Amino acid sequence: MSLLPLPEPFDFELSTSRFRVFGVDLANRFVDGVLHRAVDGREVRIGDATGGVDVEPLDHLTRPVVEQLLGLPFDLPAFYAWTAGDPVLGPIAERLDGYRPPLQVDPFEALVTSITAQQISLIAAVSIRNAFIQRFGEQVGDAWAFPTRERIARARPEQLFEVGFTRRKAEYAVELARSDLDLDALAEVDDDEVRRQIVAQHGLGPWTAEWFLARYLARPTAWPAGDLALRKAARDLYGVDVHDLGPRLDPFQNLSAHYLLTGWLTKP
DNA sequence: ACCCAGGCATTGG
DNA sequence: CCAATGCATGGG
Repeated sequence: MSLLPLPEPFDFELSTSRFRVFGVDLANRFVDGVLHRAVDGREVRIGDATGGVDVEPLDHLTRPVVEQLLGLPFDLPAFYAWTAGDPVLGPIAERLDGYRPPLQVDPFEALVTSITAQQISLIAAVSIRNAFIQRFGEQVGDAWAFPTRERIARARPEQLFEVGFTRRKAEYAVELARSDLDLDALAEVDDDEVRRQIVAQHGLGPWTAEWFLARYLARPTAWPAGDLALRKAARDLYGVDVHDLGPRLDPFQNLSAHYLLTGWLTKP
């Protein structure tokens, strides 16, 4: 047992629910309450434990990945102090106490996952993503390593179409893999520069750029105003347009978006 | 058999 | 500058 301590509060079930609610996710696979994920060719298993999580194996390679997967970069106490004064987010934050939104671990995976999720339901998107993973990824224990950029650069768009991508999306993913965009460099530049570089790519628009800022880079004020579910949540919970709500949630737009979406999805 | 679902590019006014 | 259109899959 290798305990990775996590700051309280932390709710394992809640924080990992995203990996289950839209169907089986082969890249973040749950087996008997334990999350399985491929990290650099090895399988990592993450289970609930008192005072943190049980991580096997736990070393300098797996630790940062797990910290990202479990949303550690987010400052929950500061967020909760701020939501306490909000009539909508206050009660939601209390109900979702200990919810750390999972962060994406790899930039190429984040972008291709967004491409698969454009326009269609997340359940349909996960189904296509799983077929893609099985076709181009590697099985590692109970989990699957997401297809690498190098592998997709060698693929033909027609092969992605065969696993359920639209012909357009198949082009976008292969084009992205073959592009000269330096994905690691995006972590070093400011939000607007990230938006500019992502939107410049064929098939990647404002929605994809904003979720990349929010779910991969954990930028605090990322606000995916174009997101259909977030628009409905804003309208339903606040009675306002999502574009008017954004500034009101500054500087916690990112966490607010996650809490509004999860709060709305699991509305009692 | 429809219609919609956590977009985006393309085309045509 | 804005409106209309096509897209693959899964669930209602």
